Amino acid sequence: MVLGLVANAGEATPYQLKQFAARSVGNFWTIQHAQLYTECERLAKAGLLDEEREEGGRRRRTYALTGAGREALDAWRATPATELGELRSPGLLQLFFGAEPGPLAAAQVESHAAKLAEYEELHAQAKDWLPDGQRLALEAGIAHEREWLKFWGALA
Amino acid sequence: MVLGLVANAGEATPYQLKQFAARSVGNFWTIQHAQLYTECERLAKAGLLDEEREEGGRRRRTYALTGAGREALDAWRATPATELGELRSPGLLQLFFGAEPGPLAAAQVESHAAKLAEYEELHAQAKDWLPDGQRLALEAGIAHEREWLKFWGALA
DNA sequence: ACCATACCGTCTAGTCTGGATTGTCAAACG
DNA sequence: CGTTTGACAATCCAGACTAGACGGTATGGT
Repeated sequence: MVLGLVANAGEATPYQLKQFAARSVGNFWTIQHAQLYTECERLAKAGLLDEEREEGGRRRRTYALTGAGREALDAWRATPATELGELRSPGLLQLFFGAEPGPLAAAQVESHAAKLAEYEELHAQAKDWLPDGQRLALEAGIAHEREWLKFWGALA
Repeated sequence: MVLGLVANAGEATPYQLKQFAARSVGNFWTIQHAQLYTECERLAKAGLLDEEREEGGRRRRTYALTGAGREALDAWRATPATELGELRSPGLLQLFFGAEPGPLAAAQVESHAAKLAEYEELHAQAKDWLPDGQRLALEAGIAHEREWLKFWGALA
């Protein structure tokens, strides 16, 4: 994930990666922001990222892919994942354990509707210039929010 | 989640909880098996579970809800979750970062089809005697596997 | 000059993860 | 009958991760 983020940015500080990730890939693959700092360090130590550090002030570290980093990323991309995603849904958990469906569904509908609106707005703005993969991932997100909305809507 | 599991079982050892969880609620809320042992202990210490330990042999610990445990569970059930689920999907991650859609989609279709078949078989067998919440959660799982299949299918 | 606010990185305690390890038991086998 | 085997069950450990607090740094406005 981190290699992908850096590749996508060209070069970036962990903080910038965090900002970008939070709005995009974070919707289906999250890590803690603190993790980005240690992970970049680790990848730099492993020779996959190149690290440049400011001397004064905030002493930001800026990272870019090395040749080895690009190779590792390409290798990863070329090995299609067979694993299914993991879902972690508090709402479904409550439903499973016998919560009253009505109020739960109402709460979930609201949340999912908000998320869907967010995705749709982003899609409307960005669909023409987003790289294919990113656009497709966003469209997957939209389709799934719609599906959740349908599911919870039927229960409300 | 653990309170729910214990309530559902009436009384059970962590090992039994693990077995049940792996086949059911584990599909949308997972924890490590080792975690069940520590969590049950913690809940017992907090007065929410009652612990009974075998003297000889495997020294199994059997847990059951206490009054306070049932109250805590009821309170949790009565507070509808507004949080959205979190998804963690390696396939989408690769797609996002520019992997070739074709082969990736093919791999994902296969995995999702298998999962869907598993869910559908379970549904066919159990739909008549499963508690409502559990059946609904299973139906949500089925709907979502179908949706994923549609998504990746269109890309393959 | 000063303040408010946003930016950015680091730290810590506690929790969780993955997997190995140790031990228990019942049934099958010679 | 003693032994072996494989499933059952609990525990342990090092390392990774989490949540969020904290402490500095920059910037624009007064």
